[in-house]
Amino acid sequence: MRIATWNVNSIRARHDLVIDWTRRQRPDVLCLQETKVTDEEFPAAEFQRLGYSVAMAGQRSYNGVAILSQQPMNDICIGLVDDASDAPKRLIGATIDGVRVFSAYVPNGQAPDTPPFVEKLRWLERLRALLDARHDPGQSLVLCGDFNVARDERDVFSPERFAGRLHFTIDERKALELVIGFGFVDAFRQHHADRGHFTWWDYRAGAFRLNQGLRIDYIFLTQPLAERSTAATIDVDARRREKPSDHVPVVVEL
DNA sequence: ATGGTAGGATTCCTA
Repeated sequence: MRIATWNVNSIRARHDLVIDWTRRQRPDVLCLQETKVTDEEFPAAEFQRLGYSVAMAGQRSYNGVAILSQQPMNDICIGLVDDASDAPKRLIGATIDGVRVFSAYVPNGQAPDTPPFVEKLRWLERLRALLDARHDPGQSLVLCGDFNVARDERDVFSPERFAGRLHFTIDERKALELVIGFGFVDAFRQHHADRGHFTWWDYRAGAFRLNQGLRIDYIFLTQPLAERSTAATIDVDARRREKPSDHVPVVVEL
């Protein structure tokens, strides 16, 4: 089973790139973030023609998550526990062949110690609460997406320059570890221990050319699935294509 | 030295 996650930064702007990537890679499951379209505007029919079922939670202009699956999806669930009806669309879950899969888009947080930053920390705490309330670490669970937090020094291009900056503050890293502490294994780190593997590069200042990136997109697996994990990759080539997203796909083989 | 680019909204917000 091959599972991928990708923040596409608008499915409208990335339509051809994502369709082409899906045709070539044929993942069993593809989790998307920042689709930036309502469900009516999502190109569901095109993915269905490629053999995928579509579960989506979209909104106008911002956010938006989806799961595409070659196998049928059951128990589709949108949002956190006690989300307001107008809460940003940042989380969708579905059960696929006995595996519970989540596609998550964690709030960016804007800048340390602003109200959006506090919301980001709260959102991660509420994600842990959802896991505690509805799931068990002994279950087969995949939590993947854009977490907007780099875990440790290996995951930022310059730990010195990034100390205390958004995506790498102690508070954000603690909040992410709280989620992982539910009972997850970082699939990419099972197979790659060295520094300098990134999933996001700023569009500005030639960041990709200089490889000034961050690893902020993850696939987290509970132990039963971690034991089945044979490979994990970051598809950096997706950033070399025309009109790329600022994020690239992360893929795990189970 | 605090810039720069991109997407999607409408002369600004989010990332």
